[in-house]
Amino acid sequence: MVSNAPDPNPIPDIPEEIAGLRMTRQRQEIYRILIEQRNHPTANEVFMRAKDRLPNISLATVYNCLEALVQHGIIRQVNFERESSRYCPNLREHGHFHDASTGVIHDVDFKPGVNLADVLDLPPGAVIEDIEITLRGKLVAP
Amino acid sequence: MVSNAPDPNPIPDIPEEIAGLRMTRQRQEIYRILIEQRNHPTANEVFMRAKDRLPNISLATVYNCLEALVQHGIIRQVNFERESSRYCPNLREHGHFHDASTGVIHDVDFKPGVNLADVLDLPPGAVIEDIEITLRGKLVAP
DNA sequence: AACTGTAATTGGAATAATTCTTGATATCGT
DNA sequence: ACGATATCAAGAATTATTCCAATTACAGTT
Ligand SMILES: [Mn+2]
Ligand SMILES: [Mn+2]
Ligand SMILES: [Zn+2]
Ligand SMILES: [Zn+2]
Repeated sequence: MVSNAPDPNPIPDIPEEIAGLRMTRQRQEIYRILIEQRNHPTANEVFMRAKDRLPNISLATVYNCLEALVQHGIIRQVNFERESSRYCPNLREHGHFHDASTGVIHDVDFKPGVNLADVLDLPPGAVIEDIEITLRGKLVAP
Repeated sequence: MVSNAPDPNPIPDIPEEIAGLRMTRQRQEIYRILIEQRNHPTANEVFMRAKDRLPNISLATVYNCLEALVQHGIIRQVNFERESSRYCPNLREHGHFHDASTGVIHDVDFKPGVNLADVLDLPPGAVIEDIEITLRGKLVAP
């Protein structure tokens, strides 16, 4: 039986071009993988999934495409410690909570109206261009 | 002429043992380098400075010592994007502001009384064990 | 002080993620 | 269709870090 409830997280059509970047078959496929399964995969995980539809794609191309998408602000690159980079299509300003017991990575939004400068003792004259907030811990029964 | 003002950032004597870790000559020297020049050096930068006093030290030993110090909570390891790890003797809970024009890394304290859960929309039941806050930007004339 | 078991250090090899290089393909504008 | 340009693929190169095996240092103990 197939649910007929509206998809709460619909996948948008992928246009020919995003933010001035030509959306080739490979870039489309990689972007689609990221928005279909938002679990912050590594380049190698994306590579394995991409081969289902593009059997000849190379890992170098996956890296090239991910980098192009990151450079054009279409996806974000996320780093945890020294592990492989992971990739995230959520363009809202957000951080990440890494559940150490399950390995699952959760997106963490800022509460509305918070300003980092209210919370952090920034050096005078600091103009922030990029924020990276990473939390590690576990989820306990609520 | 030598100032006789009290050193605002005195270097403590390094004991034989810290937090259960035997402080060997190499570990002492590496720890001393970190507290003497708090500019978040990489392992290789620590290596180069350590050779002044320990000409036979190896890079593997620098990595070993840094890891031992990190594991025992004596220093912290700091990562920026995919760059080499850097090391920090500041044990206060703090983040980092990376000035992209100069490359200088500034420690950033939390303002007093701030609770991350007030600012972030954490998943229910999240217990935070570690926080990493990294900001990139530039310093403008104030 | 010599002895012994354990931990630490060293130098070099190995690893792994990522980047680079180069030649083949695909796409775009004319 | 043609030439210019962008992208892709395969494999080599790079680089930070870790691993390994052999030596050395250390902390007790005799
Ligand atoms: Mn994954
Ligand atoms: Mn430095
Ligand atoms: Zn995310
Ligand atoms: Zn620091």
